[in-house]
Amino acid sequence: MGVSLRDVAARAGVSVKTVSNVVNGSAPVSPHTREKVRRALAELGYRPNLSARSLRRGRTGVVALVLPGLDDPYFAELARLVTEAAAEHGWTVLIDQTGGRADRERQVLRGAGAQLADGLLLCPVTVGRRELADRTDATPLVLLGERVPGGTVPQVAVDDRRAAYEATGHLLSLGRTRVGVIGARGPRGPGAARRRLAGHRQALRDAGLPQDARLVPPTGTYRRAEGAAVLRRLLELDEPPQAVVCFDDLLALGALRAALSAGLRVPRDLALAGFGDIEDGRYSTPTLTTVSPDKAALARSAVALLAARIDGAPGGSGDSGAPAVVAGHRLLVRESTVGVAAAAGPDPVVPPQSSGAQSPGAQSSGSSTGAISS
Amino acid sequence: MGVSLRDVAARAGVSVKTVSNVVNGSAPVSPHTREKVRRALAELGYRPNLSARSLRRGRTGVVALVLPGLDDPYFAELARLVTEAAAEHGWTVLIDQTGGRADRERQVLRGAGAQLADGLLLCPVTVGRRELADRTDATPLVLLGERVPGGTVPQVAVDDRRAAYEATGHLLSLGRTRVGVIGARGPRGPGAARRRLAGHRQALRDAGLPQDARLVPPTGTYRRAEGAAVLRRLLELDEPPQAVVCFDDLLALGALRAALSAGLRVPRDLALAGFGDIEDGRYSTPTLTTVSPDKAALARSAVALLAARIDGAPGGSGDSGAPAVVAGHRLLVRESTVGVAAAAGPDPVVPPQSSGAQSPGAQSSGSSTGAISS
DNA sequence: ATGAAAGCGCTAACAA
DNA sequence: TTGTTAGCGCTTTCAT
Repeated sequence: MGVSLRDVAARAGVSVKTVSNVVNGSAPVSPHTREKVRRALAELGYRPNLSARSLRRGRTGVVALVLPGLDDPYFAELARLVTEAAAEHGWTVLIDQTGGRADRERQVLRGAGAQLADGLLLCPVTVGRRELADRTDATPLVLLGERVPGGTVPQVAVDDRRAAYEATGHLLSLGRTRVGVIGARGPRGPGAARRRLAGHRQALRDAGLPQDARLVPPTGTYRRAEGAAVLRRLLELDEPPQAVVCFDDLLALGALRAALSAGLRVPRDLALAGFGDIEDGRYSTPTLTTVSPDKAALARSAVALLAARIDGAPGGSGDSGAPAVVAGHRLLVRESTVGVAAAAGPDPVVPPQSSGAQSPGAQSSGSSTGAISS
Repeated sequence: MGVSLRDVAARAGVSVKTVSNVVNGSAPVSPHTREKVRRALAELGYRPNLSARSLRRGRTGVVALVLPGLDDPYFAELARLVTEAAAEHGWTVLIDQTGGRADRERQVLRGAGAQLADGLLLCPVTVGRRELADRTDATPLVLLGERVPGGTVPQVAVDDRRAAYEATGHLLSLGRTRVGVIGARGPRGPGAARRRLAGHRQALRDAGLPQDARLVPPTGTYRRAEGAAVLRRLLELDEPPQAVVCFDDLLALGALRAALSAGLRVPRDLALAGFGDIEDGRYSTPTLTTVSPDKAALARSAVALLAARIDGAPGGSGDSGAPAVVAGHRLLVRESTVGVAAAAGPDPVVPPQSSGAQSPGAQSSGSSTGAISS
């Protein structure tokens, strides 16, 4: 094996404990001794054995981030932000890709496999209230991007209902009365799609418009191909929609491609809005109007909640159940709904932040730091 | 803590060793005893403590994949494929994002931080021959996507030079004589960009065309914004290029957006080709002509090489140095170079595989399983 | 086929 | 301030 504390201790002529103290700063060491130890450490190229340390401390310093897949840029970005936030707590993040499969998600909840993580951050696609209640594994868990009522599990998410309400409201404000939906009943949390749909319907009701089930076709996975396929189906209706709100940017980008291929002009013939604010949508032609969740806040809050749980602290608001953080979001109005003139500043390729601020139609809601409620 | 082998042994009325044998199948156990142990295991909900196991075995079962960032869809996809390939070896993959920073990459080579991984898969952006030679850490290492001559480190990559030769050759075959390059001197391995540039130049030479340094502006990071910025610079030339080959799909997609924003028609006024075959390029408008590396082969080969290294096997071809695998690639000809008619089949949104096969101009080279040479 | 005991490298408790 | 010792949970000799 490698160099152990004993080897270093022997070399420096001190005890193992002293070397450990130097390495961890766990107890004061005299300058002279410390220098000796430092030298021995360097000469032998000592590196702590994580397994031994973890075994002793009862903690691995690793947290697992469980998500559908990194192929979705939304989750890739989230993964980066979570990793950064976790690093500030001294944690390493292990990414576990479920592919959106229910059995894999349940496996994770059961704590299947071995015990490598001190805590779990789960972006659920299939599991809901029941599975969470049945959970026996004691590993601290935080839900990311999903809300499960009952206050049993700490969770962080945006206000999906309100966000969808704003997105549909924006499309209605453009004078489009037939607004389709792509992504209903899809993944990204059993509840998220449902809440977005509720927000969409509320917007129609508030505008005094009728609901048309044909405009809300069921959608499977949140991938570009699916968005394209569902849009083509919508275009075959007797009265096709004048606008479509997609519950995910990938769906929207797939739909955009299908619309353009069908010879439609976007937004003139069809306005399109998405969810997620992935970078692709800032460079597509036309650029994509989208709901931009405060991903940094999502990541930070999720890690903070998990930290509280792991450290055994109450976790936020007393002991009245698990805390639920609502991260902020903004509607970024871009070319796919208002055309090129309104969305672009001097530079046609607009950075993410300035786009929403410059656009007259931009609405924002929620706070970027996240509001806590339990 | 949790349930240990001792607890299970006590419950089942057997020794610790016997339980261990049942869990690992490391020695034959009588059917009767096994059943008893099985029951105790289930009743107590035993889960092996990875730290203890690792400490004892001297292996963690974790390999680290070090890459610039998951924000790049190319690396996100590679990460997924590597994770899948590693799972077949019973390994868990830890993803380490360097942000393309040199210090972070060097840190990884030094084995800084603690020793959590049995092996390292590195997609280098900055480190080259020297840093690899100076390396003292004994953790097995495999380079992914980069070639470093000298045969000291096992490596897997595509034939970048040839791929670039084909890409430029394709543009030349369309009658474009002024071909720009975006991505020269950029990251993604100090050598990869250089080799691609060499291939590009070779294609020009073989066509009897002059080199023009102004058509090869220096490029920093491989991001969309950079591609857009560099393309705008190219358009300001007295004689702007009629075609541009980008050494990364993100650069190409940024360039595409900038070209369209500038009022150019693509490919009529400007033909564009990329590298990497990320999904975005299959749904952009126009779809993106690109070099498609056999990513699955890259991932599989890299993991296999690492496995060989970790298991102490020679690693491939005798003991004449470290093996170097060349993964295959194909040039996928799409709308951004040949227009809409030639690239599309009956369905305007073409799946990744059929696109290249259907297109008359598609060329392929290399094998998908990868050729080994040392 | 099963059991007893040693020890992987580290840290926490106690002693000096 | 520094040293000694025990033990985290597991696998692995060596016995039986």
